[in-house]
Amino acid sequence: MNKKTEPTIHDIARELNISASTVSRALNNNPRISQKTRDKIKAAADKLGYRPNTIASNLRNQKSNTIGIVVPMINRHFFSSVISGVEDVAFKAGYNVIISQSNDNFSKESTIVHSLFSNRVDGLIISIGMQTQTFAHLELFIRKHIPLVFFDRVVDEIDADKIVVDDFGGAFQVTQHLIDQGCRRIAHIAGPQNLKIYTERKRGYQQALSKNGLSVDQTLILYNNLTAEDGQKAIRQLLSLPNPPDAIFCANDTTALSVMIFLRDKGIKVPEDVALCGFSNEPFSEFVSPSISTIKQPGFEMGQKAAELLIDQIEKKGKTERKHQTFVMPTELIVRQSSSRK
Amino acid sequence: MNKKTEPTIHDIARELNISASTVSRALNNNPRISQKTRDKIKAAADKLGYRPNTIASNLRNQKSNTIGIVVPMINRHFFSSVISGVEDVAFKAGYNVIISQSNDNFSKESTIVHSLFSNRVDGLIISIGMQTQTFAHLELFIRKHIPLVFFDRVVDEIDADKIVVDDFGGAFQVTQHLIDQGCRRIAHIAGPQNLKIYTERKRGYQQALSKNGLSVDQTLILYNNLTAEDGQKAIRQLLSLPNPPDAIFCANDTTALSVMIFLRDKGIKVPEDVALCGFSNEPFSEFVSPSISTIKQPGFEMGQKAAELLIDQIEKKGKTERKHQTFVMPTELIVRQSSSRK
DNA sequence: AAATAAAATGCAATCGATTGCATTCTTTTT
DNA sequence: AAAAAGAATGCAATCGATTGCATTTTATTT
Repeated sequence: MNKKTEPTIHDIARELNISASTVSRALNNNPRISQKTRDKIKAAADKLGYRPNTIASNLRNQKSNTIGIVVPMINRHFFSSVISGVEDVAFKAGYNVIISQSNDNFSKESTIVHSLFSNRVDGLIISIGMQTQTFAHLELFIRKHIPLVFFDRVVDEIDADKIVVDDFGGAFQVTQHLIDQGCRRIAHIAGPQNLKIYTERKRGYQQALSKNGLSVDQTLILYNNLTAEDGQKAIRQLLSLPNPPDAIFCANDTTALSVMIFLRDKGIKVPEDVALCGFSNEPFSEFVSPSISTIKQPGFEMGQKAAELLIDQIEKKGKTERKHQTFVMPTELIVRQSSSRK
Repeated sequence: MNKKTEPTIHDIARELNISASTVSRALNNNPRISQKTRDKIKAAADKLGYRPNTIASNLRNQKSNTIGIVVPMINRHFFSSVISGVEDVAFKAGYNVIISQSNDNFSKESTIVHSLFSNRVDGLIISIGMQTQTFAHLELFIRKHIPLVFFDRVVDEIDADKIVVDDFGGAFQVTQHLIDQGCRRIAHIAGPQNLKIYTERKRGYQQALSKNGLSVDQTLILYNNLTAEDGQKAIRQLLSLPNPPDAIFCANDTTALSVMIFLRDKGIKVPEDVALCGFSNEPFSEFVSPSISTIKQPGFEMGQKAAELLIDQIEKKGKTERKHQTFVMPTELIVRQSSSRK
């Protein structure tokens, strides 16, 4: 029998022959309780090893002081950076963070979101999975007026705060940079076009070409899921063209890396024969040789911003129902060896 | 006025003119309630958009179905892999995961641990921070018989389940491998010796040398915090020795990388002039050139194992108070270019 | 010292789900 | 048809903290 239950405010009350209400107020520094009593109560609380039961408090207050975050994969640099940023802000504001990963599986995502609702999280931060095409699970939050913030992979159909990076601008910059380096036939390995981030990146690429008077050659745009294998297949195909490209802009770093390795193995010089850029600034892109030019996405800062927005909504709830906004985080072009021809 | 409160079992009860107890039992598939009534109740629950309030349930059941995990930094590949593994197992078992990062700050770690206790987590998984030297915050969990599992950076002084990698074995293997490649003066860049993982790695290194009849030269062992800068400083010092090493075993990959870059810039050939190995198998180690030989630590699997152990303890609680164990996860030597001389 | 004002504390309901025990309703037995 | 057995459901307390309102205690005024 080791499970004597935890001390509660009632135990403290009994110890001091006072009421539980007084104990509760004292521990919350309610001025209605005299300083003397407060001190006495706090001393007794310490003595008994009292720790407030947050669950009871949450139930009574209809607030969990918890925010949920759902990402496709915890174990990916960009996402873990975002989570880290969220935790940073949440901790300082007194919130717990429950994490879950959808593994890009719609059914798991839906289960998670419902479970978080049942846990009465005060708000939710989410980047949706690749498969996610319907949004009933998220509309639940909207309907119940529970703050919701999307980041990175956002949902156009739902009106909520959103935090995205400037995919268009980043892609434009990268492409312009390749053009500035003298490249004229620039290929693009693009991601799935049901995700906005990838359509935006493609759009930026195309616009940069047009603006510089270069034509957009559809045979130079390949679509896939941006895995390492996809990269290999794509580069093979590009090299087999009658008129192969002199530069490749990959929609992520993983693909850029696999392309780079393929070229290296084939003895094709990067950047002299083919210049190369990625997107996301994965940690490895700095260290490979040649190092890969890419676009830096401020993951940690996005997480911070998402948490700030969310907590702001939570704490202003009901007061000013402010308009939902979309925040575009700036991207930064990082020029490295893989695209430096001059 | 948008905050009509969520429907509860009482609302369902009222709707159907039955008691809340029956509703509760029906929703939990208690056989005491007839199938007919159960169906009726579930239909009504759906109709009202009822979602159980986990907080209320947790309070009553004295169980939160939540486990806490504390790591120094979420945003590090090894740790995010562990977290991912924990989430994977926890989700399947119906547990939520609250994450926090200590930032290697003792005071934050202590606050977090207390807060998790107040949230009545059913168990805690933790890798302690570098600064952590006292353990009162953790003894709280022991004293209250709340399951606790350490991983990676464990605390010898506390009796609990622990999951570590075979640091000794991994280091031994790496060193043996370097010897097999013909290296004879093998240096070691070692980490802070208050952390067991680093003393073990050093021990493995030394033992391998001894076993092969090589002497342990203390001038070839340098101690620091294993940052990239530390690596630079260390390699400079090693190269300035009258009799510099022909191989370097770094206690982590970050250091190995910075050493490698330094050597590359100096035109010193890896592995021909100096062979190099790291530890941890950070994602970049595969892609750099030359790629870095290292020891793979199964982060995801460690997380899974930690969660399994913890949940096992939680659910067996009170029944068989089983002995605490330390699990040593196998490491794997990954031989890459940086150490392949033959 | 009585009357009034002000300060301190207590009572009891509440948050929503669960459960031991009691009660009601059905079915079976004689 | 009455009695006994079995099935289905309900009552009310519980988990621990909070809070509007009521009550008690103390301080102030006349």
